[in-house]
Amino acid sequence: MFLKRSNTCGELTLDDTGKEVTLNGWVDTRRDLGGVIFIDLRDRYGVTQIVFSPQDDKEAHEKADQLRSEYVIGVKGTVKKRDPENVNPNMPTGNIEVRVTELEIFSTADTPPFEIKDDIRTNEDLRLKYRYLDLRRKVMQNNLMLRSKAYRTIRNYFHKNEFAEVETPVLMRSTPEGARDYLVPSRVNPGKFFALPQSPQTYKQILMVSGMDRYFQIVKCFRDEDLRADRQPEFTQVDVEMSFVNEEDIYTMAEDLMKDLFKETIGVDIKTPFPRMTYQDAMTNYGSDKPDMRYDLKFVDLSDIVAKSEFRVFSKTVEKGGKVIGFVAPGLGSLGRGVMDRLTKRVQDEIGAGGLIYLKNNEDELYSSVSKFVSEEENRAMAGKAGAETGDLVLILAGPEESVYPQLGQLRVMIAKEYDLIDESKHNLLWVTDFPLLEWDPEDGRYYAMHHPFTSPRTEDLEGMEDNPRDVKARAYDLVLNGNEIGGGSIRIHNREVQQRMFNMLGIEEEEAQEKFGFLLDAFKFGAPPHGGIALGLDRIVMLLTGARSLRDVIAFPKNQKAQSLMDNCPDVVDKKQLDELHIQIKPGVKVK
RNA sequence: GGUCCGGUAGUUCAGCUGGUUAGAACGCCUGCCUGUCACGCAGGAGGUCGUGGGUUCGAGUCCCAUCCGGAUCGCCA
Repeated sequence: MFLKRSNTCGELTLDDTGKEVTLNGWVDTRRDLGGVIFIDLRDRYGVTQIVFSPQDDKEAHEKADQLRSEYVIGVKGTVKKRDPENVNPNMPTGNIEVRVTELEIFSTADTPPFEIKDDIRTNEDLRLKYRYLDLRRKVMQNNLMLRSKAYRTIRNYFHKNEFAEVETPVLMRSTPEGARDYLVPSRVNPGKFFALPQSPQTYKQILMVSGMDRYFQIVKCFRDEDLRADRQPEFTQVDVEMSFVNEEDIYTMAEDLMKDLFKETIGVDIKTPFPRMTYQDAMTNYGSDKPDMRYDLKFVDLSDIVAKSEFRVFSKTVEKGGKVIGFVAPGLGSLGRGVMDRLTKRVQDEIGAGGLIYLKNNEDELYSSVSKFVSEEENRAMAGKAGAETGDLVLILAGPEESVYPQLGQLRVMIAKEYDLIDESKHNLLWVTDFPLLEWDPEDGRYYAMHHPFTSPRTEDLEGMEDNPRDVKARAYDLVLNGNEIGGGSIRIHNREVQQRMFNMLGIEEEEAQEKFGFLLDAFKFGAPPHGGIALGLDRIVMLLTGARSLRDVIAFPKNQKAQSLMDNCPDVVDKKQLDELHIQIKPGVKVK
């Protein structure tokens, strides 16, 4: 029998003084003073100092000489109150220590490729390859624990509100609209493929037709698209669908859930209901469909002022129906030429705007980066309309509406981050509503559903919506937290005729619709309740709650930017036999690296 | 697929306008040390400067190619 623990490394206090205890854990740090050896013993629950001294046990003290970082050990000993001068106020267990009388080494350990401490800045590849070591770090354990609490809070919330937790298939049919699917070949159905769900969208709608009334699931979803710090090929959604509801019901439900989540995980009380903003307002005022409202930097339309300007960039833009827009960066009027030149370059390189125009409204003068071309009068009018006060900087972009708003939106975020205009203590939740139903894709020459093809148009837009597809608004909504989209949903179409009209507008023929979504259309024939729902991005929410910089820091075993798992080295090639069984052949000429 | 940034010791980094034996910190190893908690002190090991080519008397440094990583745009209903 091994030295099995009586306590964890995080729980002993002065109340335990004098008790004989056994602890198990990893050697965190070792301080060998020759005559006495101190070890910080670590497990998930905390760190406890254990002491090896010849006075307590000569044999244990001698054996402790072998101990090195990350050895896994068991120790038996007595809890001792520390002398006042030896108390460590930085440790929860800093008032006590365990004087060891018996030591058992369960495992020795190679020197880790990186130090297991919280503030490492190790190359992420290495961390991912040795993920088990990375996950030993306190911050990572805290992240996973917070995530675990989030699961519990979510389940509690839904169960207490009579939602049914239902598992939907991971092997499903490939859906043509939307992101690329991960495909899974079927051995017993030669030449045929399953897809991994991008979301259980169709299943949850069918559950509504089944009369399940309220459904939720914490579910993995998969998208085969390029990755980002806030995007993983497999990610977790909190998927919800409700029958006989309208938008208000969904808002209230999600708000109450978020309230519980913030309270239970980080102890923060958030205010409900969340403010709402239409998509239109979000775009024209902040250049984003997920504006970060922890800071203002609201846009001002300056087009009318410079419509007749000598400066052709301005006048031409307005003439062609574009916009000249800007925002005031408070207090940044003193930025030097070099800084502004670098900013201009970043605007061109990173944001892709043609150039950046700026006004510095300083006490002695109004400096304009285009004073050669733009009259002083126009500059003054622009600064005035923008509301620039003394010491402020006005940043201006010109271009076609569809690009200049998002570009200025990116600049807005860039400026806020660069110059610390963000109050990190705030948690800003916001509903963005009234999304357009459709999006024109010039490449494919057709409309795509902005949300998905099952999203209901607004009732007031239904009549004659085919005549002005661009103006039709959807009953769709996004939930935004600090400038991050953490959820999105809609009231769905539950009427076959409306669904068919939707497919028509997307250029999907009846036959094609039947082939691809027939099961759902058929289901609607047999009595479908009005229904709607939302999907929340759990990874992103946990990332924001923990303050982690990357999704990878809140997922136990994430993929890197190439969608590979470095620890178990996948994806990888498979045996020819496996491929044969699946009736699959790698195309000649494909380079397998 | 495009653009930008990076690759030097186990790790994080420094290394100037090209110049002798490529450095620091942490980690690691050895020894000393009975109250440390970033223990301390003394000593030591550890490098194909991502790879290939070029320019040069001489390349970590300049040029070209290539590989790898990250950020970002496209993409992500």
